[in-house]
Amino acid sequence: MTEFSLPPIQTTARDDAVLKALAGFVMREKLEPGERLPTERILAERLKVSRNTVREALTRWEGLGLVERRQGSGTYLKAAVSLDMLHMPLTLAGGNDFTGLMRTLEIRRALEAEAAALCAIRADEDDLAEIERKLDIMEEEFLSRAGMSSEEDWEFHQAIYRACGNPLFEQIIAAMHELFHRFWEHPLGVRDFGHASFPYHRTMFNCIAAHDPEGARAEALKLIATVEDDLKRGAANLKLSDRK
Amino acid sequence: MTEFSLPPIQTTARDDAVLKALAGFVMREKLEPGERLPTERILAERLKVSRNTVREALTRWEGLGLVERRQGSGTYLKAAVSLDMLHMPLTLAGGNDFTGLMRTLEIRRALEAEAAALCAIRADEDDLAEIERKLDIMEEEFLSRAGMSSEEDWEFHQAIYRACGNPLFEQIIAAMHELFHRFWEHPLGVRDFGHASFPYHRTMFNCIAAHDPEGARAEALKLIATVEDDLKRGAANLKLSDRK
DNA sequence: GTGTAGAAATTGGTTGGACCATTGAACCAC
DNA sequence: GTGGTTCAATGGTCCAACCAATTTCTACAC
Repeated sequence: MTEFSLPPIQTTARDDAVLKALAGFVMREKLEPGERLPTERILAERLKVSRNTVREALTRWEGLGLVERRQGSGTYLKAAVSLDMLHMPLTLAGGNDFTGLMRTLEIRRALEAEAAALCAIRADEDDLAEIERKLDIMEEEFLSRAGMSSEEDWEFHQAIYRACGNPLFEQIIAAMHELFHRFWEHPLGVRDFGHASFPYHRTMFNCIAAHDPEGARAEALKLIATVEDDLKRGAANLKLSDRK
Repeated sequence: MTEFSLPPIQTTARDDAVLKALAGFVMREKLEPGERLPTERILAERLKVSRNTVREALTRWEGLGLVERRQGSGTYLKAAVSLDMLHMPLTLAGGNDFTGLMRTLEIRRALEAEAAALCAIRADEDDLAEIERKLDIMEEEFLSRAGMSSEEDWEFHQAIYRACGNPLFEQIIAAMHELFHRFWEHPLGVRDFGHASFPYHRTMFNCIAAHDPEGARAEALKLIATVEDDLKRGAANLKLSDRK
């Protein structure tokens, strides 16, 4: 057979066109997350399509987490929208809770280590100051409440991702973080979860501040390793309690 | 059409309930990717909801890539579906230039190395055979056409992600791959792009087959490094041609 | 004036029915 | 067999209502 390429033609693509028009509108109006966009009825009228078509398009955006609908109130932008976005829904199927948690951690281990190394290379003085500020807050919280505060801990890590010079790290790890916490409905009966990871936050920062990428990578790996250990401990507890 | 049972829906939050009922149906009937599911009209009738509601639910699944609709033909399952799936939409915005390409490569460097290492630990005989098969095809293509074939190359890498035991790797790296190729409209004037990466495919596979995770990681890093070099070379060319 | 309960308007959610566009299979002429 | 034609099935779009949650306005009591 002769090889030749013919891209499939696209005749009807109403709702896609609606989404593109909407994305253009959002950009023109400089709508930011939290703002309300026009009602479905108005959109249907302006775009000369039926309200049903508008709804199907908005349903797609809602599924992607770009938009939130509140009955009786309106449709609100949930994230920045631009025309050149790539949407890639991650689906993590099956397995028990423990497996899912470990899988998100495997991704995070790879990215966290790389982000820390890149950060050690690229962070400037301002970045370092911001990271250390978040670290101080976290440590204070830890010492005063005698336990890890996942909120302040997450702030610290995010500061690193932002300083590493590649916004993709923050976006992907944030997705992993959310996936992790969605699995995290049953705390697996682990007390002092994350406790062991505490000291590595400071050592990792020290390596970053010293512009030592390999050291930062090593400390990041140790940090994640303690979390994985906690998780395994929890899984073991769970199996034990299942037995009785 | 096979006989099936679907209980009617009960309260509000219809389309969510529709999806749950549909997921249950797919599991009961053991539908596999590629198979056709009932028509919208039949689903509406069985579930005692309007066809529009069924359509909104299916639109959500379509947005998640779980299902594909073909007008005049039907709605087909595109991926395995189970009740305990978690979906995490990942939307990536990129600058479409050299910087964007390098950013996708930074993510890929981190994940590719980790996936190779995990694969070296976990791959069984069948996985290894499949990977080597893809590798042979790629090498043959390379030698016969005297150049990298991005299609066969990608197949090889995907086989590794699948064998690493964590489906998130394949999904996230696929997103990076798509982002990369969306920027890749102008090949930056680099001839023999990817040529230098060729030998490392075999060496990486050898490490995986020998269950040597750190070796596999090292070879993966070398492989990505050659691609990054090609890219930098291309960027330099581009700047040069801009000058004149 | 102030506060609050209730009515009215607004807005997303759902329904049912209609028609269009595409597909695929059965059928037919050649 | 090849190439049309017909026709039923199916997803895509549209319309005009009505439902349910929310917000806004208004009238009334104090």
